[in-house]
Amino acid sequence: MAKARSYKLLCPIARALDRIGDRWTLLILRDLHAGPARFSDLQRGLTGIAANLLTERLAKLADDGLIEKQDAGHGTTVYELTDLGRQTGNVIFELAMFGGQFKPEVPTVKPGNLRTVATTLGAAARRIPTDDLSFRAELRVDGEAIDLQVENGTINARYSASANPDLIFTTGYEALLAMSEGEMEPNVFLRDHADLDVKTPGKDAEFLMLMTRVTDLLTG
Amino acid sequence: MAKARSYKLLCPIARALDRIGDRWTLLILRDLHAGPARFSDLQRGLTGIAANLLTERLAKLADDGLIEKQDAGHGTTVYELTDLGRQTGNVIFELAMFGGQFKPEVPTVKPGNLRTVATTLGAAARRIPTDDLSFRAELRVDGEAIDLQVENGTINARYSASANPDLIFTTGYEALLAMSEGEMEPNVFLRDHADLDVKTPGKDAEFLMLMTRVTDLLTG
DNA sequence: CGGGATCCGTTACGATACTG
DNA sequence: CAGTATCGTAACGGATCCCG
Repeated sequence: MAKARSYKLLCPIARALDRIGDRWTLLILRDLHAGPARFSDLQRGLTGIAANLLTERLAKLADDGLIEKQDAGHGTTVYELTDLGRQTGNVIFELAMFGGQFKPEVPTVKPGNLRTVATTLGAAARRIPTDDLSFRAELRVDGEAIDLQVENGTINARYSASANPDLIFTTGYEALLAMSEGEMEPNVFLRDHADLDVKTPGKDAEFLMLMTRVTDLLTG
Repeated sequence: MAKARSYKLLCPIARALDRIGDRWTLLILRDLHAGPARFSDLQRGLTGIAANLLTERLAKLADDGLIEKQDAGHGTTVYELTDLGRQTGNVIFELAMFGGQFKPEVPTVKPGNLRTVATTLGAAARRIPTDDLSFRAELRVDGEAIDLQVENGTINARYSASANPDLIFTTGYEALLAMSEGEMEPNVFLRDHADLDVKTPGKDAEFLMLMTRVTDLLTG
C-alpha cells in the first residue's frame, strides 16, 4: 500500500476526504451501492478508468475497510461494500442532488452500465417514508435490469433482475434522467417514454406513488 | 481557464464531482460556508495549500458559479458563496458525518483557523427543528469567535464575533471535537472543558438544548 | 476472458521564490 | 496582501503484457 496523499487535518471533513476524496473513488462506491460487482463490471461502469488506478483504489478502499473482496465461486471475485462503506450512501445521494441541477456538457458519454440508476434511486427512496408501500419491481432501463424491493419501510435497489416482480417498468436512461432532473414532465415521461407491465394488480399504484415522491424529492 | 479534467459521464454524481470533486475544492467550500473570506484566510485554514492551487481552484469555482469575488473595500477582496455554492452544504455535512467516526491519524495538524467549526455546527443545526429556539450566541473556541444565531427555525453560523450575544460559550477545539465525535461525554465536556457566560437569563437553556440535539445528531 | 501488473508519456500537485 | 512564476515530484491515463 503506497502511502496515500492525505490532508492530515484535524477536521472530520478532511478525514472523510482522505478516504473517499480521491479521483474515481466516489464513483466506484456509487457503483458498489448497486450491489457486488466484479473488477470488469466496475471498469465498464466507469468508462475509461485505467486498470491500474482501479486496482489501486480498490486496494485503498479495502485497506480502509469500506469494501471487501469476496470469492463468488467459479474462479471469480466480487467487491462489495462493508457496513462502513454503506455509510457513504448519504454523501453520494447529496452529490446526486447537487449534480442533478446542471445540464450535461457537450461531449458526454453514457456510463458503461446503469448501476448509477440503482444507487440514486435507492438512496432517494430511503429518504422517503414508505411504510405504506410494499412491492417488488423490475426496472428495465435501456435493457439493463434493476431490482427494487420496498417493504416495511426499507428499500433495496440492486443492479440485477428481479425474482417474481409485481411489475416490470421499462424505460430509457436519457428520458429517466431528464425527468428526474426536472427537464421533462412526469406525465410526458410516463406516456411517451415508459411502459408498465403489471403482474400483481394494484401494485402499479404503489409503484407510481413511490416514483412520484422520488421525483418530487429529486426535483426539489 | 485551463480545460479541467472531467469525467464527462452522463450521471448527476459525476457532474457534481466535476465541479466540487477536485482536491482541496470541498475544503475551500467548507471554509466559505462560515462566511466570506480573503485569499489569505483560506490559505491559512487549509494549512499548506500552494498559492497557485488556491488561485486555480477559486477561478474554477467562480467560473462554475459557486463563488463570487467581492470587493470588501479598503483594497481587499473577499470570496463568498453564491446561492448555488450554498447548496453544497448538505454534501459537506454528510462528509462531516462520515468522517467524524474515524480516529485522527498520528501526525495531524489543527487547521489554521476554525471556520470548519462554524460550517459543521451550522449544517448540523439546520437538520434539527429549532422553531422553539431563539438566541444569539458567541462561541469562543481556542480564542476564535463563531457567531451563532437561531431564530424562527433558521440558523446562521459565521466565523466572526457576535454583536450583543445572549451568551458567550468558551471552549477548546480538541475537546469540542472529541465530544462531537462521541469520544467524550457531554457532561464531562461541559464540566471540565467549557465555560458559559450568560448575558440574557434563560437563553442558556435554549443554547444547551440545541447543543444537545446537535451532539445527538453527530454521534448518531 | 477476468483480474490484474508493468511501463511510459502527460498532467496535476506542492514547495519555494518572486512580484505588484 | 494577493496572487504569479518556476520547477521537481507524484499522480493520472493509455497501452501492453501476463497469468489463471
